[in-house]
Amino acid sequence: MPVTVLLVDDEPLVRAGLRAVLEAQPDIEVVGEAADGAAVIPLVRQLRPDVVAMDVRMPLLDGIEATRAVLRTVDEPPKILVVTTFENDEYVYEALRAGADGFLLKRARPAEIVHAVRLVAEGESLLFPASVRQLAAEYGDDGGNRAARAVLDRARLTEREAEVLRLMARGLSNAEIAARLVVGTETVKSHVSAVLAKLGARDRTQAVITAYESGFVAPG
Amino acid sequence: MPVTVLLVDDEPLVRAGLRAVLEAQPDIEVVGEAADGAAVIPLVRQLRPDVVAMDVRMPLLDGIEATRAVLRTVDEPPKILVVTTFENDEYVYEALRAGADGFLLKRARPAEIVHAVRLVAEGESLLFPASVRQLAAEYGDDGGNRAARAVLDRARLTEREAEVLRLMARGLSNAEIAARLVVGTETVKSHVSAVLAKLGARDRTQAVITAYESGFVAPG
DNA sequence: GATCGGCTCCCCCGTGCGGGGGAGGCCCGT
DNA sequence: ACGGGCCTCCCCCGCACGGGGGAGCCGATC
Repeated sequence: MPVTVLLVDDEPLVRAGLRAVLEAQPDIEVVGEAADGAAVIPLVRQLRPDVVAMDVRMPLLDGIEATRAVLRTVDEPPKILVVTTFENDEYVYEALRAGADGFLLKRARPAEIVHAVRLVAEGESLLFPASVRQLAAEYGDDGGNRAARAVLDRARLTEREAEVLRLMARGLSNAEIAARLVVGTETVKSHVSAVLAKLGARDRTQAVITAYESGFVAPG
Repeated sequence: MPVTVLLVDDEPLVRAGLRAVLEAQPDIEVVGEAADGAAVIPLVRQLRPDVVAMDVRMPLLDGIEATRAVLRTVDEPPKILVVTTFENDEYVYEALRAGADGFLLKRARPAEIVHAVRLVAEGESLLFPASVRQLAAEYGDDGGNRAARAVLDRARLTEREAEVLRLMARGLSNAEIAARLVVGTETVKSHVSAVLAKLGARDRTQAVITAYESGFVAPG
């Protein structure tokens, strides 16, 4: 059965764009739209979507409050994917603290948007810490590390994965990590892949960046 | 003509080991040995080696003082490669501040030792920041970041290389960096290789680690 | 007993990465 | 006028990396 998505954004253009991108996927179905946060709760109750793609800046009730409201009042709440143009990092951070499962940039490529929806639908946390920082820089926004911390707080790495990430952050290769942990390199690759997925990192470098940005490893 | 090396270490065993490793290379020649720092200056004057492999902990005159003395009193001084078992990070840091061109762990593999000698002989700075951290951790030594800072201070990156490193530290791939700087990917690869060589990093992840450890990029 | 998450290991596969060279153009200092 | 540093781009090449599957084992949980 397909992943059902509710779109919440005050701009019709954005909703149309998201709908076009998501409906192009056979396994994703957009089941409804809302133009402001206040309309979200009844729609969630009615449609019971798997994922809510939620804008942060909206009239009446913003994405953060709407996220809190949904999580507080709905049984088996949907996954919340915060959508942002990212003029304001603060909002994203707050939304994550409010319980959102991931965030997504409007500027992201279609494939990334689709990927993000699938990921949160599967119960994985969050996306794009390093690339958020990168895009934030383009906008002159200095943000990132607080979001990165939120990412890691919510990433729910297993003990082994955390251990692997720590070694990655010391510059060790997969083979070296394998030797250190006395396991096979294939095992390490599995853990590394899990870490990359959970952190939304494209490669080990981005994962290590997130580790530093979040304070997961101490710079000093 | 071969690279000439003067070995300075109070332990004959270490000298013998270094000699064996280095003389196995056709392009490297060990031209002399000294057992303490005090003997270094006259030997340098007499032998005019390209590189001095200098232990830090020695009787009479330690490696730091010996390094200062050589650089202060000899015209066209040799490159100084500080050799350490690294129980003490402080010494290495001081030696680098004193003007040493690189540091090297006794536990390093022969190939790394040879590589280090060749590098400093060619005028490149320094080696193994990330792996130093790694080995330091094995010894329960928490050191690393001060040495990393010294590495970067002395790495003398060109403007372009520094720019590339900053982008690497934001998680960008070579292709993305190329797009950002409006140059070819081959150009970026050249810069990245130069950065890796100067920082003594094996891969971009280690380079980014060094960037964070040294404060070259701000964690926050 | 069955189910689930975590850890382990395996396959195939594409490609980005990094090493090793070289080369031309540019500016700058001698 | 020449060399040297820097930036630019090119070649070949091997390999580690990362994606996408699958599978067995164990302990906890239901």
